[in-house]
Amino acid sequence: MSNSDGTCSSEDLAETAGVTSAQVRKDLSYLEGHGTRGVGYDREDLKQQIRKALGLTSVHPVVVIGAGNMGAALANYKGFEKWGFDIVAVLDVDEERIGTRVDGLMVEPLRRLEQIVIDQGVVIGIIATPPSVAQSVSDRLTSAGVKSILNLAPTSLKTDDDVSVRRVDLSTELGILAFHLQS
Amino acid sequence: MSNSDGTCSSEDLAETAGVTSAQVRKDLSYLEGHGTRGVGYDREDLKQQIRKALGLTSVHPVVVIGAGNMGAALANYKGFEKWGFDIVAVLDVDEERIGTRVDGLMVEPLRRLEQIVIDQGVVIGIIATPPSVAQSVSDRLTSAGVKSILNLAPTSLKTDDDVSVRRVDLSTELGILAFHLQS
DNA sequence: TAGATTGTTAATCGATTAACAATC
DNA sequence: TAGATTGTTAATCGATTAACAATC
Repeated sequence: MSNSDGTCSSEDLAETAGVTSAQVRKDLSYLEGHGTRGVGYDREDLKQQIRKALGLTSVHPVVVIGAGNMGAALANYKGFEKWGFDIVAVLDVDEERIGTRVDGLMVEPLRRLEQIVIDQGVVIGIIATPPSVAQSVSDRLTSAGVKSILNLAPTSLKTDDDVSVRRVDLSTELGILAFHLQS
Repeated sequence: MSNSDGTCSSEDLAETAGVTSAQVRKDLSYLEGHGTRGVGYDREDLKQQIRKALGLTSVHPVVVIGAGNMGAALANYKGFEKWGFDIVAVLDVDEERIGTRVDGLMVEPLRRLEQIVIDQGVVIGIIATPPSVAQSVSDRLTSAGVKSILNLAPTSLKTDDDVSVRRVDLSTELGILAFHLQS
């Protein structure tokens, strides 16, 4: 998997990621730092280079809209911090949920969205609401200046061209698996 | 979006999905049924054709491993049924969770995995566990005959070549958004 | 018929891979 | 030096798009 001297080869990395070594070398060649021919890549150095290339050297405040199971799963997920994403608020419209805590954060009313985005300098919004309100939440996020949205609601969003939207649709993923089942 | 006579054009569909109309026509040309030149696609017919092509005309039993927030979010998600996925069981190792209910399903002990897969004819497994146990769960699923896995744990799985794995990694999604933030 | 829209081709574009000179 | 492994090229592969004849 990797050598005891803290280096690893493109072949090691390829094995771990399940891609080809040529792919790994090509991708890593875009980084500023480089590997060493005959030796490989220094793991710590590589980690830093990748962070830098992805813009993960500073902390990005994130807001989660929707405090249902999915919103709670997100708030509880520890993997984000490691990459410099800081969930600063979880919002919901449901009076039952407002005021409860998810992972130490108090659920706040959706009406505070704009204020929180501005006050906390939020740059990424995660939509974990029912599909019916996803578009309006998206509109409010972008109006408040958020330019990156992760959409977990099973609906496609209309946004300005300068807004980046990533959609994760679990039904689609299952659909693809179902397709594979046949062949 | 669509015409009152129940038809819609590739242009309509492209608009909704956020892709080009050429793409839509190309993709739909693989279906058995066809659109009608000068008219468009019959929406109901199209729906059926797509279901058929994806193998969604029968019900696929699905098992969810992990009854944390993510597992609960999945079990509660109503979007699956519509596409013919039936979550038949939610499994966990945590004694605290076993016996509790998520969306009407009793959480069962992980040790029953193989039995449930066989008894219920499970064809898809969804892994919503901590990453540390994802590989072992994957191994047990495949040993029991499951050939399709949706992996929500932030780790990459090693499986035989005849197993289809889809991975959904929210950290990666955020990473991509962070990259867009820079440019 | 005239207008609309498909199905499909050929061209384009981009991503992946194999291969190997460079070099540690 | 000999062996290992990168960085990069050129070839390959596949996916997307523009364009238009077919045809409703």
